[in-house]
Amino acid sequence: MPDRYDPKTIEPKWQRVWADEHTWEVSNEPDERPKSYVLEMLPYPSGEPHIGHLKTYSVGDAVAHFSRRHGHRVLHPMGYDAFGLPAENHAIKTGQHPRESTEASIREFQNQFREWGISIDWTREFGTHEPRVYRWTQWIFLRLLEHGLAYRKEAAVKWCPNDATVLANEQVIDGRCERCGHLVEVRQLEQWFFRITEYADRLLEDMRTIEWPPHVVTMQKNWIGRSEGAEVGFRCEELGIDYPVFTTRPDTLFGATFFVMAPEHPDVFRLNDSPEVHAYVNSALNESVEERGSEHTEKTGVPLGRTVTNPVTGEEIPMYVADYVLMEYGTGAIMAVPAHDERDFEFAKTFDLPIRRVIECGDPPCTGDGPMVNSGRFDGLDNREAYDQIVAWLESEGKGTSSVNYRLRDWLLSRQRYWGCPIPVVYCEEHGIVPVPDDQLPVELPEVEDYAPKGKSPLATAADWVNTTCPICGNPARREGDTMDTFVDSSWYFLRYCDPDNDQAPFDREVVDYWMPVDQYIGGVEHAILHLLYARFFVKALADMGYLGVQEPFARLFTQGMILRDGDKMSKSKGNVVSPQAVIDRYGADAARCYVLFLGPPNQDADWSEEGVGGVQRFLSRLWTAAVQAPAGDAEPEAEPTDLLRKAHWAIDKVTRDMEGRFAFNTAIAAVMELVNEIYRGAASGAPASHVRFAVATAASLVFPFAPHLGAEVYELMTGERVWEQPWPEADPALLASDEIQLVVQLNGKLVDRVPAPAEASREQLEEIARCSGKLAARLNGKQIMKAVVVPGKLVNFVVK
RNA sequence: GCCCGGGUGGCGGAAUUGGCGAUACGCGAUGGCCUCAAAAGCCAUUGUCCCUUUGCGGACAUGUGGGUUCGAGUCCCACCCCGGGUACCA
Repeated sequence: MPDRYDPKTIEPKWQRVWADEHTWEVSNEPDERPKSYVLEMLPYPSGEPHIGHLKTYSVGDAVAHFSRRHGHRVLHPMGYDAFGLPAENHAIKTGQHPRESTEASIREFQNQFREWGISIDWTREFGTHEPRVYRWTQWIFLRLLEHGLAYRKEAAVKWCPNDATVLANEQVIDGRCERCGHLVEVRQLEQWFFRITEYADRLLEDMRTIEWPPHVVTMQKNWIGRSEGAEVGFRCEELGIDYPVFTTRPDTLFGATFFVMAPEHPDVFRLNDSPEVHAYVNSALNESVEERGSEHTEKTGVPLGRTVTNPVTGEEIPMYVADYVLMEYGTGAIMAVPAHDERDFEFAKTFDLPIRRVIECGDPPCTGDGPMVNSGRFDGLDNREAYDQIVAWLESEGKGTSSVNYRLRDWLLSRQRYWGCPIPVVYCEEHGIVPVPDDQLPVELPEVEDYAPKGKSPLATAADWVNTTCPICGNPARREGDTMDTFVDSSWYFLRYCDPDNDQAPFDREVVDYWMPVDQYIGGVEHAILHLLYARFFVKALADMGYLGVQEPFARLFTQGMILRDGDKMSKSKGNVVSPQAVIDRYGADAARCYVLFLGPPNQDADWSEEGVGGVQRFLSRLWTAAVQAPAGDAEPEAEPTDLLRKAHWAIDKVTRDMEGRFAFNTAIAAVMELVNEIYRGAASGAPASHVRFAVATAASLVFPFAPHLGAEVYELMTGERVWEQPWPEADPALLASDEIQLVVQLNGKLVDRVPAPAEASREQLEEIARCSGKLAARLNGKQIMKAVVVPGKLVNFVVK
């Protein structure tokens, strides 16, 4: 036995045992144990893992181990989100096939995850770029197409001129491309969409059934953005057309003094074909998203010289075209109520339009509640009551209906890119869009010469591949040249893990119904909206088609914080990246894993500092030394309880409570540190050998989920057993409570003394004991005690004048 | 602007339902032991201030100002600062 803690010998030793014995593999045959599916978010393999991965998998692995030792059958798989832009950009630069660079990264990830000692069932591993996997991504696409949930339409799309590709709304940050930072333009293109909006209400509703951090739920709710209101028709008599508008404030209808259309509205030129209108619309459409978004205060627009009729007042009100109205939301036209809407107010001031208040709620523009005014027969009513009555009246007159709108848009999945999953349809002159038959899947990616996008997908340049025949008529046809958004891959990968080798179907329903839902999902909060929303949509859609039986993929979610360096995100450009490999080489995987958890509450961001790792390594080393130096004997404690024995039971209780749902790994590790400190004190003060050995074994057992190699080593040394085969320890309640407490004596809420008292003493006894405190008497100075507040088991507080 | 988080020692953080000296645990710092010496290790001290009692002494401390309470880091009101999400969504 070496006399120094040496992770370099311990860690490979146990990794070999776990690999040779297939320790973490689970079959799909249920047994009497309850199942538990623990999953960390699919990593994107680029270069080598970074410190954030270390944190994610350290959290996930701790949960997986904790769960196993509570008798659960744990599915804990791993795979790779292998399609995507970075590999393709690398290919454009270097000519290296994205598959090669991606698979090289995957090998690096595999090696490191093994060196970290993460307990993964490697038999279920896959990359989303493998044809045996994306075959089923395509299959799912075809099912969505069959059910009308995938469709194609021409749409104004966000276009990044630098990446030469379409971006989803969510890939546009402040009007710039999320990946390259280039200003985004608008283009009209035929694109594939998933009809996620059809599920908006269920996505909203079912959040009640899952245990997610409240702020993530809020973010998704805001993203879906459900608003209730009414659709009201405004008639343009000159053209004889009813223009519907959506409003959340039908109670302000009497205050609508003008009407505004979005520049993209198809009827703008029909209403007014003048050069000024054309000029305005053109300039609005050519503005970048950023320019248009930035003009919050300065409202622009052009009058259309037409009027519509306000359906409640019968007034003719003027029509405008203005860029503050968005075509994508509601009907692309609004009724403007300047007295009760800030934007309309700004516009009215700029164009000198009448502002008529209809609710007494303060100075215009005000959006609060109050009694109605200037609203005919509704005057004097509370505006909330008027709301319902006005909607009812509109409905009875056929002038409007109550209506719901969402901020959520359909999911644009087309990407003009090479390194993605091909969309499995062909275009035939006679039959239009024709799905590729299931038995011809996968539509494999062709080899191409040049990966650079040129306004269309690089796939479109692979003539042999693009030119095919129609599956229906056999005539020449063209393949779809776009690939899918990589969020499609990550929307179902967790289902494939359940049944990864199935070559008849993406997964077997029975198997998926056994493992799903994921009991604990772990990942970065940056995926709070998109990935999590898309995956929820896929599961609901697949469930509706009968392919699986759950409505929600992730029953519980934990979002971990980032690891920062000097308060900044780590990034290559800042040159402040900490490589997990370097830390592990120096301190060992156990120390690195413990440290990222010990840094602070794992759901919060934490600042990295190298010094701290040494402290955690010292703790592990002290545990190892305590084991090596432990006196010979049995680990089953007998004889009278000692402080050391009590401390061991205290630590069991503390670690267990910290881990159960609280994810307070930092305080759990601190508790084991306290136990180790007590072992040193106990050994010095001559605690019995059995207590020392029990305490060391307990520390090893408790630290195992965080530092599995050392935990296994020390536990074996103390007991000859394998710690992962042992149930999680249970604290003996008799050793948690002591018969005597230190009773706190307070005077007007301030502590004056602490006196020993029996734990079971009654209120009266406690008060009496406290009264006898000498220090209390000294402080009382003969003052009168007015009242005594007794908190049993804790304190007595005397109140004096 | 709106919606979430969060402000506690020199630093990361703890205090789980208002109740046992707030500051566990770790880092850093200081002193000691070991050593020819160093490293490592071990042990101890470490919120700030005050003192003709250096003491099992006192006062003050959880962003700021008020409040509720016998008692507030924890609850309420107002404000300041930091981080995240979102933004002409009618």
